[in-house]
Amino acid sequence: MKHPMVSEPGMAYTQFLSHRPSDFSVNSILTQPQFFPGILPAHALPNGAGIATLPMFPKLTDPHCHYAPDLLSVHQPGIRPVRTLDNQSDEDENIVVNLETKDLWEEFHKRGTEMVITKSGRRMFPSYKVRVSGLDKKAKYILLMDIVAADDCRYKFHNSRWMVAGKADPEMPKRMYIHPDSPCTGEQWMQKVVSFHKLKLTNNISDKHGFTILNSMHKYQPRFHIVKANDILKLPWSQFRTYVFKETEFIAVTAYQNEKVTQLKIDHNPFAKGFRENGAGKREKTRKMQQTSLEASEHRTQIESTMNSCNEASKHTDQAEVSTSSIKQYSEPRVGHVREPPVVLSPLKSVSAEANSTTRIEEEIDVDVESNDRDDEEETAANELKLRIAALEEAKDAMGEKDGDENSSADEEDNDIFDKSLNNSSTIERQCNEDDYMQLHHQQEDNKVRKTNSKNEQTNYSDSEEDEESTKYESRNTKLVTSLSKSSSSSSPSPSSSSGITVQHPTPLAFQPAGPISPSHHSQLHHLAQQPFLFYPGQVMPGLPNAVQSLPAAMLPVASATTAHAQLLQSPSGHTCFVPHHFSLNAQGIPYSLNGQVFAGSQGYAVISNPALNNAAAAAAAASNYYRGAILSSQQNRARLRFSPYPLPLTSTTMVTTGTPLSASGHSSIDSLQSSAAGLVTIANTSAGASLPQVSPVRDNTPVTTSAHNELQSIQKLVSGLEQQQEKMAAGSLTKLSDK
DNA sequence: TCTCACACCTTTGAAGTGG
DNA sequence: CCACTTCAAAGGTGTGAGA
Repeated sequence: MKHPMVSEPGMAYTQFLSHRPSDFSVNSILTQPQFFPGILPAHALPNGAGIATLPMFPKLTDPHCHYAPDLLSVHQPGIRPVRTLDNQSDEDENIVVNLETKDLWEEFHKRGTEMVITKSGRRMFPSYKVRVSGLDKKAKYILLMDIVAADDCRYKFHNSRWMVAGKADPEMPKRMYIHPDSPCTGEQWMQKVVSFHKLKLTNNISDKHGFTILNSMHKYQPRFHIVKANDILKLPWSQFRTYVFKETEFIAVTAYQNEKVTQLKIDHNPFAKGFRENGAGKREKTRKMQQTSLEASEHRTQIESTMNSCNEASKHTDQAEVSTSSIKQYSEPRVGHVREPPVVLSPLKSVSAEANSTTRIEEEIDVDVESNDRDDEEETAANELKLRIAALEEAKDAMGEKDGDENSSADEEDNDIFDKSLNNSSTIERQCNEDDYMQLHHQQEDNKVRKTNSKNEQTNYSDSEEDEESTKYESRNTKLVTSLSKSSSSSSPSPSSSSGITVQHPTPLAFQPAGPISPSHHSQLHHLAQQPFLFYPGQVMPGLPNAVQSLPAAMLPVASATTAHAQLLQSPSGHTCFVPHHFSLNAQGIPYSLNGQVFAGSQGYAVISNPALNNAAAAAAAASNYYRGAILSSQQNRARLRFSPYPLPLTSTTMVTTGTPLSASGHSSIDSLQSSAAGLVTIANTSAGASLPQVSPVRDNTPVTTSAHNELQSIQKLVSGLEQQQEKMAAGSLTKLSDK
């Protein structure tokens, strides 16, 4: 299976090359040692810690740090996948990821999506949902998501727009959210929409729930990863195919800044229904008012043409056609929904109400709506509806226009008709003057948005757990959408546009990995994964049961459902982290971390914390930011195929050892991994500025030059607050270990 | 800019009911 | 037993006051 957009795999890369930084060099990337955090030897860890706190690393803003977006499966220490852009595997090409809630995301993105983060954690809305295809049906995959800084800036909301307000604050600890169903077969993944709606965001750096920690007023980019692995234990040695949807970019806030975003969320998030028009008592009214507006927009076309005719004086046209259309537009929705307020406000009413939002009109609408909510008035309502239809037909006959042109008299006729039907002529009657016309025009735009919203609501809650909600929403909005799609073809979107994302958007976000791996690669990975880990037993913090009991109750069921065992690890910063068994331990009870990130399960339990690796994430994010224009904007996002979601190429060749290259036979060397891990420890010691003895136990060939030392020291000076503290703690822990 | 209590809402699951 | 309904608790929202 090949997605149309990936039929030319080389295109995106070509585009990337055309946008790459002037000093970008493929060769330099390939030859530079790459730092892959995460696999640390146990002896490098503080007591009880899953991973050492490493110092800060150069950010991508560092001119020496370049990120090769299409060469991400670079030099994993000890694993050197043979991979070129010309050697892509068919399997990779087949994988297609579509953002399921694309329309909604785009709607938010237009306004500068804001995501509220709270201390207790907030879900993302819109939620992150993808549909994956092209997976190997029988193979098992782990699906993950993380959120990385989109740039290195802090933002402020000024003059109704987001502006850069300086340099970004130090990044929060990076955590990765593993989809609770992982690992799962490709077939199972492809059967459903993969939803990450349970992922929660927080600004609480001490969060122990495993929520994703973000900085307020910073821009972030969610990322989706697919890892072919049948065991989470193998994640560290597995390739990450990473997908980035630009429209999911957002700014984290503790309080909404942009009213439009707020309103959009209220309009779409079922949990915020209470804020739609003053709460429950008014919801029905709101809905009806919205319908009013929609119908007004339906009629707007007629009025528009009428206005045109006004200026041209009366011309004999085939008014019958127009009027018939008019009748249809007004009658159809109502005939089928007698319970709807029969008065449902003529467009004119809406016009006037919308013009200045006059209290008077709105009050009358309220009266109408509320009064017609009563069941005993249904019949009256229906009758009134018939009267209106008849009146419209009379109006049609009365209009002597043709070719769809209506004159002012026709307009006035309409006014009268609707006023008549509403019995509100004295208050609602309006001349269809130019002002009204302009207001109508504006309202038409609003209604288009509403239509989109309705559509999005249907789409957004169309999957799995939210199907019911979808149904409810759909039932509420079907009338609106249907009436719109049936009428005013000139102003309504194309039929496909109201049929949901998948129909409207074949979603050309087809992805393919940036490159292949060697055919033997996966087996190599598995081979590696089966090797004993590099950690020493006994590193897991004892006394886990008690700690587990102290976890929030909500976490336990999920934890138990997801993992047979759970343990807690003490993070270097003193955080107690809930560690699902299969995340933290191998058969020997050895803890490990995947690339220094914290992994979170269904409820977001933290696994391992490694705040020091924030910059790696930042680097990746920043990098993704700079090449985004080359790749993302091309609508041909390519999967980033690599081992680590946060590869951090360092130009300083002394930073890390790349370990022993993979042997020709494909067997990787444990020593090489150890070597790389040793390199990490070296970095930790070096850049922490502590004169710690090198902890690397395996190889002494890890070169740490003075220049690198100084570089890191200078970088470290930039690190502030908590990170410094964490580093000190880590350094202290490392010192202890070293002393041992 | 952030935190918190609050009202309002949806979701969830247990309990009850009837076939 | 199963399907369905009812109900209460839990949890997800934005708001607005106060820090």
